[in-house]
Amino acid sequence: MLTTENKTQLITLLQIELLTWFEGSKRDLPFRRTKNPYAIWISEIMAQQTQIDTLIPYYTHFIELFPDVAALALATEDQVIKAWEGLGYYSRARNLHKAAKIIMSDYDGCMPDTFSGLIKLPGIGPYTGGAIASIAFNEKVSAVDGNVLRVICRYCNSFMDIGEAKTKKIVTQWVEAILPEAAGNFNEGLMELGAVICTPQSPKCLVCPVRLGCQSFACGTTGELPVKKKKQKQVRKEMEVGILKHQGELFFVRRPSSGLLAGMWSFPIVETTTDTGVDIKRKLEEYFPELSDPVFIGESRHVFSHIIWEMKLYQFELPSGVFESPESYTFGKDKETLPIRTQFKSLDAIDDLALPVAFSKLLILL
DNA sequence: AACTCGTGGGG
DNA sequence: TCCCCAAGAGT
Repeated sequence: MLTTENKTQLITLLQIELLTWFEGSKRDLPFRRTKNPYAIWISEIMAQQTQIDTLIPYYTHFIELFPDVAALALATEDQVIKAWEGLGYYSRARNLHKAAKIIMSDYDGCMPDTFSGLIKLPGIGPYTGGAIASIAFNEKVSAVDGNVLRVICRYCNSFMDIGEAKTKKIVTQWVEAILPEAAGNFNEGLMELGAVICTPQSPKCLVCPVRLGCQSFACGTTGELPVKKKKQKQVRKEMEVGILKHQGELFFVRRPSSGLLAGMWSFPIVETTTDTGVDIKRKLEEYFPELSDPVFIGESRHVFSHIIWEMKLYQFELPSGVFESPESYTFGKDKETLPIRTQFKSLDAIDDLALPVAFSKLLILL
């Protein structure tokens, strides 16, 4: 059992060594070269469930396209989603756009500068609110992400399940209680340590700046931590994709405004119930009665966070003549409110369509 | 509390 | 090939 005095020493060691290490060893990242709250905001939204190396090119491009809140608010949702194309979790982009418009209309164009103000905006939760408030506005609040949960549980040799809300609450309070004045650097330091040293697998304890205070290092339990129950496997779904060609153009449809890949562009796609392209042909015939028979042209698998699509592609041709692109298109038992648009586009003109990777990677098969 | 919501990298 | 998982939020 640790004495109170020892606990105090471990906390002081963590504060001092972490801040020192972070100042001297932090990676040179584009969003660390600014204190602009807007830029910090964008980077923190992109960082949600996304590794830093992945987001950097998106961040740079996004800031060029939309350099401030006003520019973002003035953009169309399609433009914002397009800038997010390939990054995933697209509701982040829609919420970002919504929030920018709210800031213009309700906050006189000025971002809230407190944690409590920030988390009222769509897309900004406890972590992101804490990160922006502490990094951009120097507020003494914690920012507990997966890195911080792992680092703190290891440092304290805690076997609490980091997937449980209770654990996050306790860790948040613990960090909150030991936050130094440089709260932003401390929060960022904890995350940097988790990303670079205290990694989930093969942590580099021998070069860790806080190993002398780390209780799991002392107990030899670092490899067992953090405790986290494994998530269940993705559901496999057999899908049929319809590639409808007409005079050199392909038929694209916009996905519903909620759910998977919401608002993104797509090929017609249905879940298989029989075989050999029957389902997708039936679907397309709702809009194009005169349709050729399906020709199988390949297959592809796409893994989402919770679903796996096993896709079979079938190509169709329309008879010559003029076809109006249908005004609406439904994805099945949908109650989506907004009208779904459709479009015929040639492959060299789809640059303005936000196409998720699940579909863009099919293009090489065509 | 349990689900939904993408994608890419690494072991 | 399969598993894990990543600077989470919304419902």
